[in-house]
Amino acid sequence: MARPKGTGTVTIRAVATAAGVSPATVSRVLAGKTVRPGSAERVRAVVEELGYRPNSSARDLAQGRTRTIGVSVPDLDNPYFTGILKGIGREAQASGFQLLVGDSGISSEDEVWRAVRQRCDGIVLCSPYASEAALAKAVTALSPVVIVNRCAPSVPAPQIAVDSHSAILELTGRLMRLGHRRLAYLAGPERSWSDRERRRAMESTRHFGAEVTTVAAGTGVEEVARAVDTALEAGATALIAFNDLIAFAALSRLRERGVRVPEDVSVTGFDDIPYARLAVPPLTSVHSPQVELGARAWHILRALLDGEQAEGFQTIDAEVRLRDSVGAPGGL
Amino acid sequence: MARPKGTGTVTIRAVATAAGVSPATVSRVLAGKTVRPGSAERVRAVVEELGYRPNSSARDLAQGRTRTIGVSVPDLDNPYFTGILKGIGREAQASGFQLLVGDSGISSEDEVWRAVRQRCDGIVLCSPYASEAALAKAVTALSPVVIVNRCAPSVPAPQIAVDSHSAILELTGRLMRLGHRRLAYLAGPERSWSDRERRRAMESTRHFGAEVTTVAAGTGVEEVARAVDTALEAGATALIAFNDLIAFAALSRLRERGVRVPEDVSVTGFDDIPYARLAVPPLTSVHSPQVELGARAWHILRALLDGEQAEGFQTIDAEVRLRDSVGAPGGL
DNA sequence: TTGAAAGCGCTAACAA
DNA sequence: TTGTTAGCGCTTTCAA
Repeated sequence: MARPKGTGTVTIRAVATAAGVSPATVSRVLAGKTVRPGSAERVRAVVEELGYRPNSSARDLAQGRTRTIGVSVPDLDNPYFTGILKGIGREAQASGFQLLVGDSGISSEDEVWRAVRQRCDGIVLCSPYASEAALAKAVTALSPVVIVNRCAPSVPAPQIAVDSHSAILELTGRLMRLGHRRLAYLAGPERSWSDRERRRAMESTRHFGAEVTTVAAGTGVEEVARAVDTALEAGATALIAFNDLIAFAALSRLRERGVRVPEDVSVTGFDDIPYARLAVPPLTSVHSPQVELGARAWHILRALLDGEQAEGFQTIDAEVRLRDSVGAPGGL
Repeated sequence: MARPKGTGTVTIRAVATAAGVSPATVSRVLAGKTVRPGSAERVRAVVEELGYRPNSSARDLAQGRTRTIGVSVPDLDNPYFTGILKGIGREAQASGFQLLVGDSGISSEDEVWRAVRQRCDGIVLCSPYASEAALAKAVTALSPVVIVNRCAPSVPAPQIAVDSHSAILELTGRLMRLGHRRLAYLAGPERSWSDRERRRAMESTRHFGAEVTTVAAGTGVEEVARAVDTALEAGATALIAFNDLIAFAALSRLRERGVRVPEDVSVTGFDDIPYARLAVPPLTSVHSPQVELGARAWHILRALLDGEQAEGFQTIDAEVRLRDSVGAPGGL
């Protein structure tokens, strides 16, 4: 005798009685299994009439699964993560799964993971800031789990991320073919895996004769302004920003200082948000397929749920979108 | 004998046995009720040791509630809606509730509503495009429900929305005090309640001597360009865009045509997305408190869940953020 | 303070 | 094809 028992709750039993069949038959009708056509009709009519709404907790309990998957993101209001969410949601909904989301920017990440995982069959972790150790520790208790947007070799779970390393190399390669030698990287949040990847790629350009200055620019417009100033002092002719937001702030600072883009300095972003092409000048950026990333993550998780093995690290290609914020140095 | 019964499932019964107490006692420990300190410790130790994870379906079934709320949005990748999501999530998580989200842009809206509602205690509907009739029809079956971002008087559910009407009046009032008389409204999706509100507000400015041209601009960059052209032909000196994205596209078109902002034409947006202040020139916009809106929606829903009455329509104020994209007509 | 026991609403094996 | 029945794992009353 557990629950306050809303007197009005219409159960499968009530439907059965009203339709003159057993609960099992109602369950079969609802599950689309074959029953005598007559009963099926009657059951459906009664369901409609009584406004019967199946209780998912009961169903989940009986079936031992929830048909729900969880996603944990660091910030529900960041377009980067919601793109991923969109992709996961699209595929999951299409397969009849529901989406439970947790914003790990609000409570402790570990708690969010546990809470979310509790009510679903598996979870996608989008966790660029967590330490690899923390991730490794948590993952077994959360399994099945897919990790998105970072590569953490010591973590026993399939992982998928955008290949920002290659994208940066492509971008800087183009800049250097245009004649740029002094590059500055306007870095993002330093705890982020993506930032580390991009930073590493920037370092590699030294092998091809580039001089690279890396300046922190991850904490807001003011820091970006300072970073731009530092980069200019170092003689940089091309600013490679961690993401589009930083690039926008950089454009804004350059304008303030009367530095022309791209004649004096070239600027690039990353993510290719919708506003990138509307910037002044239109911003060269790397189109990062978040939605696709989310979709792929779902399919990996789905495979896991179906008992298939899945491991290792996959990448997904990003595409450089060249626009007017990039030109030859010295306006040549 | 329902389920495949994962042989390894650690149940509350297993914990009880291992700790030498009854399942009831374990349940009490987990619920934070008073038990003998000794047992409590032992139970907690065993929970840890066995890696016990409570089964929420079972708990939900026994308690007749899920501690989960649903949210349906038209597009998971639209910052406007994710802002609302963020607000709901923040408050819900703080109260120990989970967030189940449905993207109604993917499957049929009605199906998404039902599916989401099925696994939670109540739902927030963000549904600017649904007809009021469809909303009214669905709402009783979904109750408790809160409707966000529109006012639908015939729908028996509490509603909360941003007061865009007043915001537009404030905005146009300022423009007119600067000397503008010919205004053009670059309209958004015409099925959207917000757009209708803003359109209506624009109409009202006629009472104060404005001439208003309304042009559709809701379907992409090309349409915005055409809308801008139309507005200029009509002699408009101020373009009031439905949202920032349209405003950006308008700025871009004006630049193409060599029209100076704000000397020749003033431009305003709506929503005040982060990039608004980074635009060239910085975009005057209306700061629309989505997160706050979401938070308020949660509190209304929470009240409903607690059995309190809640009805009617509330609004939340938006704030005009004046920036350089607005000036006196003719550059005076 | 504790345990036994009775469900919560549903599904699925089994027998008819 | 159908109904009976036994759970799924948890909570909570009730009696001890």
